[in-house]
Amino acid sequence: MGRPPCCDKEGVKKGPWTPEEDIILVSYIQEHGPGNWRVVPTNSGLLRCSKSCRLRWTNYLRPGIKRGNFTDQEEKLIVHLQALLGNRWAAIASYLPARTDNDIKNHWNTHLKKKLGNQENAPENGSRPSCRSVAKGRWEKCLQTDIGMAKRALSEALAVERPPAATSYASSTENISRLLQSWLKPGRCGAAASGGSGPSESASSQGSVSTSTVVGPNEDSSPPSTPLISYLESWLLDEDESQGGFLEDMAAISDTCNFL
DNA sequence: AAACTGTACAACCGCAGGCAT
DNA sequence: TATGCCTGCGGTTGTACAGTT
Repeated sequence: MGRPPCCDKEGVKKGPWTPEEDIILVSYIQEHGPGNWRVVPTNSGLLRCSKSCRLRWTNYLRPGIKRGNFTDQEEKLIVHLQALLGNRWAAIASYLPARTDNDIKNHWNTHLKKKLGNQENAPENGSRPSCRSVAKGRWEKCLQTDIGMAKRALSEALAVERPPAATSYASSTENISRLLQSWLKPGRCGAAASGGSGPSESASSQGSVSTSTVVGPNEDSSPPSTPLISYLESWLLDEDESQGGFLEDMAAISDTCNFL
């Protein structure tokens, strides 16, 4: 038997999501919870593929998402983690629970990469600089373990704090409500009517809805405590951010991880 | 005021890994 | 063990909007 159609081209809508579709999706997930995305389009009546539904939920509608206005601290953390982990946006996002990997990736590509490009002439090819690859295997193991710990801690924390679906996803309803308010604002109705790009937080709508707006239960959630995070926290508090200290930083992580 | 250019971000695509059978 | 399906991830693209000429 062949794989059932998922993202086949027939009968599947593409492009920007409409408020109506968002509402349908959120309503469905409020009732059934996220997961089993394969049946979501069928059961909800959305003319979208399962991947599109999952993406929309995880990157946009999911409660607890903080969007726009990256703080200096967040940017520093992203830059540092990117240097450590490379373009593993999901891993990086695990250290910023309120941010999605897509958001971080976009922010990196549009802001941070340029910033770094201006600040330093170090090679930037999306992977670790050669000087850091000496002990790559070690760091890989250490960091991957740490990421695993972070993910577990995060999921446990969320599991503990997550009330029954109705309460949990109410914040998602708030998301939709705010989105709709934004769409209904003068000057944005056209975009909403045409599908537009949704409540895009481009410069025109900065500060309107989701800019730096945390909607959900994770408003003040902090990253799970792991050796790497402890290190990163201390690093962020450290005023000396010179690149020359990178090897010392590496040694610090290594010590923290008890790897050597 | 209009045209052009650059920026930001949502969404899509394809691949890989994990899991169930 | 092999196969098929589902989910997650990273790269890339399309488009709306802002700024500039």
